Amino acid sequence: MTSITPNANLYPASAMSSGSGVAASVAGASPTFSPLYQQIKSLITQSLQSGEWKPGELIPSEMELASRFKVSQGTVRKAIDELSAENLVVRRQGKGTFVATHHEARAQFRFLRLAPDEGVPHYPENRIIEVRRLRAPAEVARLLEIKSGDSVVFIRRVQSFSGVPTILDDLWLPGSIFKGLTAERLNEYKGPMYGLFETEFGTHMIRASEQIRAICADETVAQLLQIEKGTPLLNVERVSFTYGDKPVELRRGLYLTSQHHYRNELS
Amino acid sequence: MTSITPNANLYPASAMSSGSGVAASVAGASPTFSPLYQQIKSLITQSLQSGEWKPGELIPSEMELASRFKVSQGTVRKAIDELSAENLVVRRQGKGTFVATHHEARAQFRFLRLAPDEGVPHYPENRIIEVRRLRAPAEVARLLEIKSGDSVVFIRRVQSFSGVPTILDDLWLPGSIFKGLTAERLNEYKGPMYGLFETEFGTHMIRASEQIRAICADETVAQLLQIEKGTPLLNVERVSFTYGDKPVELRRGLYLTSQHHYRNELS
DNA sequence: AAGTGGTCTAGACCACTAT
DNA sequence: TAGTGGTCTAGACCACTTT
Repeated sequence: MTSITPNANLYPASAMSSGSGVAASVAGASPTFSPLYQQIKSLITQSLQSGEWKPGELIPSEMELASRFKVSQGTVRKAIDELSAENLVVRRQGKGTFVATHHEARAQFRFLRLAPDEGVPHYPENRIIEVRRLRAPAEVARLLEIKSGDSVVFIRRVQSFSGVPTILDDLWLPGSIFKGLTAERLNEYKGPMYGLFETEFGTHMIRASEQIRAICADETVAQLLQIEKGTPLLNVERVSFTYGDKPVELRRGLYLTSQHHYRNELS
Repeated sequence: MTSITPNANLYPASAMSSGSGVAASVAGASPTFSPLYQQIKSLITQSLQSGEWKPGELIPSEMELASRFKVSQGTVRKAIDELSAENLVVRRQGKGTFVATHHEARAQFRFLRLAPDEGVPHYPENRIIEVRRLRAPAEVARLLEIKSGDSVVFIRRVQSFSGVPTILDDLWLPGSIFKGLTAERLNEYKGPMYGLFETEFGTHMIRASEQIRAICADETVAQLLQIEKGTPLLNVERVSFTYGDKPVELRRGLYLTSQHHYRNELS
């Protein structure tokens, strides 16, 4: 460990519009080098995380941020470029840059990968089977990075396409975040559940990690999806993350794929 | 249709290092506006497609391309930024920019999404079951964008992890491209099949589109994977594309997911 | 020492949206 | 008309690799 401030050395005052820019002030906190635009990106992310700018809202213009952080517009631009590529913000020419929200057409199918074999994708109907509070089992706690036995909200629901039951979802949510979540509120709400999580609980999902397996429907599942016991199903285990890569949802989906498929682009 | 050259108007000579730049020459061919860096990107892609620079090779430096195309280095840079994000090229600081190749550690798992539930991912062993020439069935022809009845190469293989048969792949390849592909050559070759396709047949895969379903193993499949008939399997249908978004591979993989899972990042 | 990609700045103009 | 993001240029310096 050394006490020098690497960024101040790497990007001397002559290369900056001001001697007391972000690089110098941030460098002290982090002895490992990172480019200016990454530091700006990190600062903007912190503002998103803290709720300074909420989903759907307009963030300050590039010029404004540039002057706030004492860097050039190009540097702010590169930071926002990456945030935009990661779907944290959305740019609109002539209007400004907005915090990404799940209340938008473009976000609807980002986390819904099941598409009909024929016809255009559309959003399924929702039926809540049960909502329960329980103590987190070890495996659930591990994936949500909470303590075993902590309060979690358990949700079971069935999603249908054109009246055909197709998805059986089991969800586990940290009780500390999703206080007061009831079946009534879930049933009242139309549209993607992530929209409700965002608006009602201030928790915006930014990414998710899935593991997919093939299984056969057991008795219980078969009944809920109105299919034969033993029918092959996709078993999709998902962990979703909010700002700061904090896991805030564990979900196990069982997908009936006789009329639908899970779509994926490898690139 | 108008005969004006939009780019020449939008980006007059004063904004360019030369009056006879790319914008002017390309604009005539395409009446719809596109930014300079997109045109540069398209020109570079054409060179990749034509084989001027082959997978693994070094492409000209940014400065060199800038002077060739009569644009600034920053514009070339932005074009290469996108090509890099699309995995068409790979940048290496201090060395240069290289054409992406499947003969590389970082490319190995881009198209192999099956990972062990425990332990680190590794590459499976390969066993070719059969290689055959046949006339393309209608469905195969449609997806490969060739004529029904055209020659296709059919390959069946089994991939094993640590000796355990796990993947049964059926492949259909356009006969016009994959001339002289035999079981011997496939068996001799170690490593990912896309490496062989690239080196031996000059066909580099740049992206793929997959549809995933759950099915049950039938008699034939069960025997090949040494599992019980009726075992649930992932059915992964893939269409792979080379430069110019030309489909050149149709693949149906059956994945045994009792010890493995298909991993996917939603972002 | 020379060459490459990576970062940063400053300034110009274009395209789009709102007022 | 003003303000926003989008494009393009020119020049500087840094980090990394090779000669």
